[in-house]
Amino acid sequence: MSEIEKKCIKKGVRLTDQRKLIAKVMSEADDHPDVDELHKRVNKVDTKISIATVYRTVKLFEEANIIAKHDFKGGKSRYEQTTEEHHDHLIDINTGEIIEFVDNDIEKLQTKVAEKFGYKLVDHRLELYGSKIKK
Amino acid sequence: MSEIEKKCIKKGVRLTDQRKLIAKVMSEADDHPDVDELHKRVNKVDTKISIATVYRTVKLFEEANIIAKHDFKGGKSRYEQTTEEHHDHLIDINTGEIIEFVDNDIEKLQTKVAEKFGYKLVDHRLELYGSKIKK
DNA sequence: TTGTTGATGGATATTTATTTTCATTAAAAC
DNA sequence: GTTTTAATGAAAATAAATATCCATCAACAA
Repeated sequence: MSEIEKKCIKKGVRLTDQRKLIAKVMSEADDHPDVDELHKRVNKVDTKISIATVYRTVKLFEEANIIAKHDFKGGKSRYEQTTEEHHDHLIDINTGEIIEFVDNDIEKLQTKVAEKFGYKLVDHRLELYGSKIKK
Repeated sequence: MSEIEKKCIKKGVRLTDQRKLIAKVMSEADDHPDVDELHKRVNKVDTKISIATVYRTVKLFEEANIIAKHDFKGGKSRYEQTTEEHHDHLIDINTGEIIEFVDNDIEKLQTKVAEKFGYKLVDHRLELYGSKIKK
């Protein structure tokens, strides 16, 4: 049983074959697919799953905090399984590939900046866009 | 003559009354209005200016690097006059108000993170979302 | 297993920002 | 000034992602 499927049970989210499959595909993904890509992947296993169901499921999972939605530059929302620890993203501007990273120094500095202006940091978005350095 | 108007002349952008007014309003803005807000402001001076013209002008100015476009969380694009120096944004989640800031330590760390993964940092997006701390 | 509630597929609709059409008008070139 | 070229207003068109309709079907509790 996939990680996401377990979370669904824990949260009382009704499990259908379609949802189980979407859960499985998302659990196995080590990247950040958009809805279209997700639809393609589940269709490789079950061709009957409609894009509408993928949209519905993705929204459902997101509202249950099971997956996270990201709006990077360039259109469509991309998803990943919710992680225990926070992380930010480095996006390859050529391939769209994403590397996750954490930099505690940056994190601390962000809080400090907010405080400096009299704000409590509630959320942030840090995205690095780069291109691969050839060796 | 507004700052933006001067830039238009320098870049050979044709100046009409509408563009001059939009330039003026953007130059005087110390916030980050969206197209709708911009339209409202110019309409206070000239009610005949259409939303289409505002869209066209904003796009024109952006392509000429005269103003900068930001896609913060929550829908519509917001604009500000292009600044010489880079800065990031702290957004008040309650009011939408925006504070600009620069933190050189964060900047440096970002470059270092990218390099660590074999990337050249081309662009980045750092947005802090916070709520005001009451005194 | 059966009934109730909710999910699905497929197509269609919506949303909302942005763009374009077209007839008219104004800017800049001559 | 006259011509040429591009900008404007108003409305309609687009675009693209996402949401919904409805008839059918499946999950799961009793």
